[in-house]
Amino acid sequence: MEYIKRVESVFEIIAEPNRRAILSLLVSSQQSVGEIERRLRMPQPTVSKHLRVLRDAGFVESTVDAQRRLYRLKPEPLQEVDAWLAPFRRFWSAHIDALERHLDRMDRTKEDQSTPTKRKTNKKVTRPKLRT
Amino acid sequence: MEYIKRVESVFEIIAEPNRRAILSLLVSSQQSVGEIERRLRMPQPTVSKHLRVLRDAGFVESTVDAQRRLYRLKPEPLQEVDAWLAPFRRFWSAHIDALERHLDRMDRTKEDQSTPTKRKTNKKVTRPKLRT
DNA sequence: TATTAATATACCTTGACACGCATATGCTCT
DNA sequence: AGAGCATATGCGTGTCAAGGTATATTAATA
Repeated sequence: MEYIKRVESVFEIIAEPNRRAILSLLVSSQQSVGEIERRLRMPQPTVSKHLRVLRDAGFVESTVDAQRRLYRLKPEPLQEVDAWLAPFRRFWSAHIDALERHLDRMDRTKEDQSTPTKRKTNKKVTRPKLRT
Repeated sequence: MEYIKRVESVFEIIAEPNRRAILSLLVSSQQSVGEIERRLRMPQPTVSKHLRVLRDAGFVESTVDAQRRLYRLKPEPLQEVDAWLAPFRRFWSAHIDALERHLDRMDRTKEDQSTPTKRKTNKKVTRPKLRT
């Protein structure tokens, strides 16, 4: 028996790679614990523990089939993620043109975090102490 | 100077609530560190550290403006999340199909398109987004 | 009832990371 | 150069979650 059920956000839940793998596996059809165990090649206690977390968070539900439990997906939590993403979708669709120009330039440069922006030698607008 | 850059998945990045808050703040427009600090009421080192993580992961980029750094969103990582979500979207649209057909008549779901932090019970039916 | 299969849970250890605080770095203006 | 603002980073600490191993629970079957 658990004492307190930590309320993890849906984002923390899907941050775990094994849990995402389980969810992806369940998207096609329901699976028993043993099937998940074999397909993802992870130890059974690990599977059970992640399923427990997923179930507590509402990502999955289970039904009993003899000694097995069949787990299947529930849509709501991932829809929540989807909903959080909505404003960003609007953002990037609004910036498609600029994005394309960006992609042209950066390609796959791993970022210039170590080079302290040589291009800033050209000082931009000197701003007065903007009190916002 | 950092030694090895742990490759955190985009999901681990957005698992952190403060980082999600920063991203949501940036979706409207670019912001300086100080602005983020004030708007989200978190200590400056915290903001900088999260921005560092976000920048390393490609969620944001910055430009120099005098002593300030202006941070703005980059779309790719969140698009990656969006892409991961795609199979599940198909799943749940298949599941709510019947319900959706019912509700389609009153199709008045054009409400809170502009309220970003509406993380309540966002139980609204996400439209199928049928593959074009 | 004993046995085996399937799944769940307890305990322990380890490592990641978020935070607070202090300090360093960098830029601007006088 | 020096003061002051804006931002970044280093370090120490506490928390929490994931994995491993062993064990408990529940169901089916002999």
